[in-house]
Amino acid sequence: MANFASVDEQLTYLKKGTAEIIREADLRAKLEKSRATGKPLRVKLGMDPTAPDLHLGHTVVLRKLKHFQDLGHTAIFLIGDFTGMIGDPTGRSVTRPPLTREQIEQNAETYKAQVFKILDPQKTVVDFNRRWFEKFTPDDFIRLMAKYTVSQLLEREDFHKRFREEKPIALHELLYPLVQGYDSVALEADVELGGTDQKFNLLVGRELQRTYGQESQLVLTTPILEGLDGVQKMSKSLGNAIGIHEPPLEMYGKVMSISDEMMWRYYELLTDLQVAEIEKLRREAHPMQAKKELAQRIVADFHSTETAAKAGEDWAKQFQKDEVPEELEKIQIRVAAIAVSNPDDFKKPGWSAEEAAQKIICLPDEKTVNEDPNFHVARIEKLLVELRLVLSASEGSRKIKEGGVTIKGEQMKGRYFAFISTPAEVVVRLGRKQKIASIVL
RNA sequence: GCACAGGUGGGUGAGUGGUUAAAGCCAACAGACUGUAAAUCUGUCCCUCCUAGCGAGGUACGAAGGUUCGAAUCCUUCCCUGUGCACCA
Repeated sequence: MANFASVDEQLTYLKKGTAEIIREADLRAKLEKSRATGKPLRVKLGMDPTAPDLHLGHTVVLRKLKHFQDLGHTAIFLIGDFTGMIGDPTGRSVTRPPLTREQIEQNAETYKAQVFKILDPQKTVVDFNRRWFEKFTPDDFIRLMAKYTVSQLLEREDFHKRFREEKPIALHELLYPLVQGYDSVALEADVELGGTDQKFNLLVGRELQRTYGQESQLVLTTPILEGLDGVQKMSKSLGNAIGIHEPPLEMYGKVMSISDEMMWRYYELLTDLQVAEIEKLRREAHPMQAKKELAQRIVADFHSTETAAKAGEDWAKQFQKDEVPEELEKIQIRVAAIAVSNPDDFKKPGWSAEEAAQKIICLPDEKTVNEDPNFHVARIEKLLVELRLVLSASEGSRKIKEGGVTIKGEQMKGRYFAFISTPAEVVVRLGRKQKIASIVL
């Protein structure tokens, strides 16, 4: 097959951005053998379709698979459509409810599309572990279970912890590592990749292969990428993730919001820059400039260089020049949804023009309440809710009091109503989020 | 099945009849400061309504009832979790 690069070159390439290789000597040996026989290594990466969307954290290990692929080895992307129904208990020390088959199938489809933003579709083998587990009989399962012991499984830290703390551990969770390990047997994997949180499971694969009379796979783990907060691992449910499907501007903005310290880790794990190049940037570039470059690179990976550049411009407009970016989400809102119940109250009332001005902000121009014949008095909290900038009117009210709401560039502090001639378009801003409300009758 | 220990707001975790919408901490969100950040400081952090106030209602401490002027706190039943017991008798 391919002409493999020298073993040393391959090793250097593969070692970049890894957390641990078990064991490195064996990897060398496998690479040598593969080079001698011309037979590529079978490199397995399994992912459970437990969430519909991938984020940058997932791409760290995907990139590693890509690296093997680049070197001419066989990349096997295994979708755990069977294991997904178990739900890997990793992480949170709480039992996770298994997914339904429909959800899994749906997720699996989107996965396939998404991973090819990193992997070369031509060279990637995609497989599903339902292929072999579907045929598993109860007997087969018992036999598989017989190969491992409870105490071996309890070595896994989260199991151990839960056991010690008298927290529940469901049997299916305990079985998870075995099932995942068996995948390696079924695929006769030479190497299995995974995040460091997968180490235990990957090692079970080694053990199982041995008992099934195969040569044990190598295990190569990649670090777990921290999310936007820089502390916890990137995860959609923690709300600190950058999804690879996100629009360019959002993605760009999120990258820009990470700490300077994190930026270098992102450079290491999410770009193909050499270590030396990264070091050079770190020494010589202004942190903000370096971060912009990082954002540019990351966005370009999932969109295009041009859209990434555009996102950069828009981002600068919004956050550096305080202008309105070109592509803002626009949401149409009916007046009825946000209008105050009885607008006449504001017309006749006991309010003097001055009082009204205190309470009412006039949009889109400076007419006063009583002059405009067809005005609408809207509640800003409701507007925020309709724009999905907040979850409830109460929260909206708070944000207004905090001075976090800006409409048409004017801070809404202390003013509670918007006066609007319809139709109207106003830019509403809450913190770093900005949207256009298109208000119609 | 029996016995014992538990089940509090996004997460931890106080609170054992009365200013308790429920301490403290963490996370989150907004403001100030900045380089967009980070760090720091300030504020907020159940819902609805308004005249926007140390405002008025409504929900809330596994579930449903009950006792009380008043319950997260006491009683009853049920659900859930963990631990122990279980066989030979």
